Amino acid sequence: MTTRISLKEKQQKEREQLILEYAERVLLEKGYHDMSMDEIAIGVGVAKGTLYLHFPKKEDLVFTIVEPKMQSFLGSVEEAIALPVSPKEKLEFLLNRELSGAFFQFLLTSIPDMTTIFKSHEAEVNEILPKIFSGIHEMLNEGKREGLFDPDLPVEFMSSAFINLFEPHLYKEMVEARKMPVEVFNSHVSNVFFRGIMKIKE
Amino acid sequence: MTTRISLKEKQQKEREQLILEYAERVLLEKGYHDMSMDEIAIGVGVAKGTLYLHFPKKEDLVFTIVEPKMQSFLGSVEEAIALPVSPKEKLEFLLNRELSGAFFQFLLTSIPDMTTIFKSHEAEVNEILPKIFSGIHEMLNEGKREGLFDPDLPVEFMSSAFINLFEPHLYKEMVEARKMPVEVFNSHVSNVFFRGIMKIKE
Amino acid sequence: MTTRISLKEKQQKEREQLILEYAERVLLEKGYHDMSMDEIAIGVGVAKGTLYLHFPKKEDLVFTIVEPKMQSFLGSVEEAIALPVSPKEKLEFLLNRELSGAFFQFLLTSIPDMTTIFKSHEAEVNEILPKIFSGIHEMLNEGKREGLFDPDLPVEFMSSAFINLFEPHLYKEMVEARKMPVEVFNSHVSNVFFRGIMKIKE
Amino acid sequence: MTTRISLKEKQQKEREQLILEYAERVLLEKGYHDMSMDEIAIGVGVAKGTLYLHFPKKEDLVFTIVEPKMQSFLGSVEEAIALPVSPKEKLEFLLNRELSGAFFQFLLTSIPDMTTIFKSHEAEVNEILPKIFSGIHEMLNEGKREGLFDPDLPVEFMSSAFINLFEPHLYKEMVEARKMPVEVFNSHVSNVFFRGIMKIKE
DNA sequence: GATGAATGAGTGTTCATTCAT
DNA sequence: AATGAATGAACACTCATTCAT
Repeated sequence: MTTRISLKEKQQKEREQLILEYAERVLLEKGYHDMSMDEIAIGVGVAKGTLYLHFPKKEDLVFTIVEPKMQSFLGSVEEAIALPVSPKEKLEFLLNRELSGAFFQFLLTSIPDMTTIFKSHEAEVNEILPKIFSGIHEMLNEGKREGLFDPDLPVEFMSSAFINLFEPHLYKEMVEARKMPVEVFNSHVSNVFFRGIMKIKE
Repeated sequence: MTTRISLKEKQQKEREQLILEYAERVLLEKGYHDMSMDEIAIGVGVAKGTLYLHFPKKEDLVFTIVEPKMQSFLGSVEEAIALPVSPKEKLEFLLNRELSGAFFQFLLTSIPDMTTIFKSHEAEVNEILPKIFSGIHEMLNEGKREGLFDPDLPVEFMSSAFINLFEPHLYKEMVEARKMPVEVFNSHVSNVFFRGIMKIKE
Repeated sequence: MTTRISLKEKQQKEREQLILEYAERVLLEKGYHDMSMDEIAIGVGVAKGTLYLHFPKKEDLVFTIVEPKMQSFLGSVEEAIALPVSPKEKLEFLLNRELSGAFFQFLLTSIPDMTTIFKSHEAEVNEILPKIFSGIHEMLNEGKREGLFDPDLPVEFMSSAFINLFEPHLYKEMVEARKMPVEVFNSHVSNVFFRGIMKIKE
Repeated sequence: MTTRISLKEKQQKEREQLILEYAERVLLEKGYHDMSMDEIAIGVGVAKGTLYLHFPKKEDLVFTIVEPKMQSFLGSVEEAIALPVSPKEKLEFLLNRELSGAFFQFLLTSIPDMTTIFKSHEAEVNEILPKIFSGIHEMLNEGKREGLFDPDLPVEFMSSAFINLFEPHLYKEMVEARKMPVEVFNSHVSNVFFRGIMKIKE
């Protein structure tokens, strides 16, 4: 009995996963507006109603895709902060950890849309995003205080540059298409960033 | 007669300009999908049909807004290349010239949408964008050859970082909201970029 | 064995009763269209499928609620007719008996909906309603013959007025909200009706 | 030019009228929920979008049908009050005037639905309906004061009986199907009502 | 028998596009 | 050329009904 139930539940979870995976792909390809619920339903091979069984609104489906990415990013930020290493190494850790899951950039570049889309999830979004930024700023300021980072460069410039490193197109091109090893990719990205914000030693 | 025609033509051009200006504003505010042709028509004060006299498709209207931005960016790239200065100065010139007209970034951040939108203008887009990138790569490679830029950093990383500097959110926040002087803004951006890709002097 | 079966049957009946009671409440509150099968299932605490075990269609569930009300009304009509009293007293008996169980009026006021809803139960409806009316007409005609009721007033006017007395809003307002005693309510209603159709004595 | 415009406008008005007429018929036949916008569009012979050109919401279409009936009824109430005749004659005037436009009853019997439907028109509804009732009550109370109407019968019973006289089924049956002259119909209805609420002369 | 996940036809509504005037 | 009423395909979403377990 328990088995049967957990089987059903497993199938349900799997189906939900299928929907989410397909929807994520379409979302990245076409963007929020051009992703239709019909398309997802057909693509996954379920009825439209089934989609709505799992996700009451299109918004909710998309938010379910996007929210864990934000959470995971925030988690990494917090892990990084807690690391007993230098601010630079913290940020490097964060870069290495999150660069491949580059979906996060999608979020940030799509923020104009996202705010409209996530009206109903405003609270959650406004809970997570500021934490991410203040976490990054914390590390950057720590680095400034320690004389590692350029004290004249506002942290906003630094964090903006940092966030913009999570650019999925470059990742796709270099790692996926041109088969550049991830470590090499990461070290290049890291170099671009740190040599930029490092205080120049005289 | 010629005069009357050219008068009419002038009026037409003016009207077209009015449409484009209004549409650009709405486009930036609301994004492609939430900008409706009705809204433009009402806002400009013409009939919806008139819009379609000038632009056969919504896509075309938007492309007409976006295309000159790309062209102008390409023009700046070519100007920069032709400048009798160092590659670094060429890129600085390009940054200063285009950073404020940050519309170009709109394109890039909206790429998820844009690719779907500009299916019918694929040819033109594929005409301009590669030229832009190869122009930038040309300057970067020149800098590499001259020993100015890190020879180990693929130009794609450099250009990606460069392009991502055209981030309108930061500009809005710092220059428009916090009243940072444009020159200061530009120098920060420039610093972030160049100290990053510059070869470290031993 | 018989016992167990009848136990099961009893449980089934009870469950059916539960469904009907809950559905009737919702039906009266929200009307046919805004009463959803989901809501009923959740409210009663059974699975949606179970509803369909008892009632193959939503229509059938509703008809099962409504039909006994019609039958009971018809029963009262027949009882009234059989009473060894004057036609007026027969109708008074009917009024007093059915006024409070004013559900019958629901039927009549919802006729716009009902006719569409009960397409599949047309036969049964057309079995009962005409009997009700002809019963009432019988009493009215009897009264006419006996010189009690206005001979010039077609019975259709009389029965229409009679039926329209079963108006649940007034009942709710006066008895439920303003705590008017039911007997007083009934006597007012009765007065309105009879003084209207009574032959004026010269 | 003026002619052409007024021609267009006339056509528009005519089309709107066509929509309203068709919709009213369907509304009466099927009720609010079973009247679909598709059906109306097809029935009238226009595209669905055209419906929405005239009426932004289904609610609005229905309200446009219903509102003038309420207004006209209210108008008649006010006219009746202003008449320099006895309260009885005022009410008779009202009956004669409005009985044929029996759509008003639809309103009242459908009030359960209507309140939900007309959320967005609540203000207007709550503007008109209470005025209608207080107008009728005014006449009834006047009659009571003058010793014409039963002082023991609450006006609510009287007005409820009055309103319920506007029963379209009886009208259809007698006047439309059985070709009873309207005047005869009206006088019967009037009799049913007044002999009922008249104070019995001792 | 009981379940509730799955279904899919149907709904109201939007909006880019067309075309008679 | 300019208009804006008309179009209809497309969309997100609902819900009575079914059926595998």
